[in-house]
Amino acid sequence: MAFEPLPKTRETQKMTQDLSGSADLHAFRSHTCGALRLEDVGANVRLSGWVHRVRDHGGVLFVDLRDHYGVTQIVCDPDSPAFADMELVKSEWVIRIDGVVKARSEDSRNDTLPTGAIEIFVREMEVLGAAKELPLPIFGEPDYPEETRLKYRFLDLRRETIHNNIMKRAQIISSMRQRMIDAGFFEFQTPILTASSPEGARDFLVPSRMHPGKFYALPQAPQQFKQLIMMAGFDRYFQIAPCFRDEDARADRSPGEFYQLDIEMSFVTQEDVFQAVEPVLRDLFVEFADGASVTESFPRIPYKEAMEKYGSDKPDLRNPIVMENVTDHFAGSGFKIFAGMIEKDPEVRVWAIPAPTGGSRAFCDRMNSWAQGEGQPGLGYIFFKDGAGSGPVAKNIGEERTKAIAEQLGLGDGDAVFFVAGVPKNFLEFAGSARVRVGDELGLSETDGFKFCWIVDFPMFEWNEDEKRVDFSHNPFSMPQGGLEALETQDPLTINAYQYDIVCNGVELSSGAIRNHKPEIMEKAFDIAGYDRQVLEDKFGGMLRALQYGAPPHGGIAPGVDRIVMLLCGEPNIREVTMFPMNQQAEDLLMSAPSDVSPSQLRELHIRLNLPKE
RNA sequence: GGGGGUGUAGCUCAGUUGGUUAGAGCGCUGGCCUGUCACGCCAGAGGCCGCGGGUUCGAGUCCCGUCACUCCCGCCA
Repeated sequence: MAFEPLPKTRETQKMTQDLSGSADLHAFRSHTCGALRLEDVGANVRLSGWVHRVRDHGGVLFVDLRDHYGVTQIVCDPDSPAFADMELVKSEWVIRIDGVVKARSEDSRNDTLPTGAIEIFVREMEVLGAAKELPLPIFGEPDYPEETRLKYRFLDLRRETIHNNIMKRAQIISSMRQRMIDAGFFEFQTPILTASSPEGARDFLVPSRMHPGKFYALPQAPQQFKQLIMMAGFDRYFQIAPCFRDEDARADRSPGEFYQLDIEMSFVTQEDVFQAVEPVLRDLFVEFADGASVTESFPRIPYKEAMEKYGSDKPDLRNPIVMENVTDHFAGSGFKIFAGMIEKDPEVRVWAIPAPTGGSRAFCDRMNSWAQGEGQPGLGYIFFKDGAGSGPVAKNIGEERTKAIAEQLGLGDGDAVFFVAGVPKNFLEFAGSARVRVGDELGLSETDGFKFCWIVDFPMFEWNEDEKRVDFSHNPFSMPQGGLEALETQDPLTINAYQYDIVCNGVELSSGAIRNHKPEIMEKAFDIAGYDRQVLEDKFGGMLRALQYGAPPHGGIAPGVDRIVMLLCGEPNIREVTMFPMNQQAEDLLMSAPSDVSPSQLRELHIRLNLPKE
């Protein structure tokens, strides 16, 4: 096994000194299990580690000894005083061995191991920690049920892939931190016990002993604190910040907690934030992408354009398909379904999803039945062969319009195009998934590399259909474009915010904004979203007060650390890059959290349980 | 809260149209083996077929319910 080699620390260097004569040897090891090479032949060494694998040939016995740094073969035969003891060791026992480094014969070298040119002939062995029969094997790391892996996480973490993932995570975080420091940012801690906030996700609550009936909340993000840090004049803040949200899990979302590279800067425009953050992320990805391509300069795509071209505010740009408006080609055409819709409602649009190389009836039919499976009436299409368009749509709109569509989209023989029609906000999501589907089915997407973009100009407000009112669509502390004047004169639903996301390969990596640092604009914004002054005072009093005593213009962003590590490790599941994750039911199977607490603990907190009936 | 998938040995999985004693590989235990590195060979132990109910002469297999895990929707400013 070869865990990613680490730069030698002072400690490991000391350990790799050749210490001849066992009287001088360190109690546990003179070298790590990844250290010894051909030039060490003849040295008396002491190694400690886990028994990775035993190969017992009766007369000769091999043990692969493993630690964090690597694997070294230990060999033993009846000439060794340790032979009887060595015959008893089992997988995952922790042992210490003393012995001499020997060169392996030419034909018995193992080139797959860095230590493969040598082996240790063991003279003495001590069992430091025996192991019971294993609930999951380390060697070979076969697939195991997640429940078992989480319950025995300490064993699971010995396995090569996840061990390397966790090491990569540590290196990524270290690099991130250094890059931020080098860019002139300062790392500050913010409270873990804070106040519940009415906006956003469900809070984790912590009862207060000293204030019966009152609760702290764990921060969903240090949002208000980082703004207060700016108001306190510290200018440039960052933190690898733990964030807590009591929401249900997904494959890419831990239940409960996750980390953000939280960033905030004073006296900045949106452009300044981009200039500060883009190089950090880009260079971080270049450093850890193992040679895969990384977007050099992140394109900026307005929210509205992203929705129109990709049907998503987190487009995967590895997929080259760009949707286009083809309404004019259908207005008044012979394809009565679409033509009729367009005539009835001026908001109706027809969008084309080009499908280069998809020009066969079989493929188009397959897409059509997929669409029906998604609850759609179907998916209109044209496919092109022999210099003309085929299929029912082409027949109905006629040769001229078919040709115009092909020209607009740059399609020719062997290609196809699909159509969705209706009021865009109703079909956007479906159109976006059809775009992804076409790209996947036709293998059009690049498979490696990291394609970044900024999504900018998010709307400040959105219509809450359930409650029939205007709501914040994103962060309520964002600065509306146009400032107070826009809030006072424009339809709220047309106002954009200085609000932006970074998207990579279809994953929303971070979200940020230029903040609203003017109390009167903030009051107006909350007023539009239906929060009166009193709510603002009650819930954001500290913040509001701070804004009234000289607040600098400021803004920031918060890239998600776990998702960055997932992308760089190529893992589809966040639990593969988290040391001690909870399961989907938000339980920690190793520590047994959440757990019951004693009646006296509850009494102290003035809490009486009122449990749901079975 | 809702939908999909899965559930057979410690693990990965096979198990025909409902039919005798539920199999394989890995792991484990014992034995043999002096150059392996996925060592090899021989033998053995190990099963409430997730759980409960039903249909049937007969259920791992069909039906209903339920539980667990997982993926998705809701949720995630």
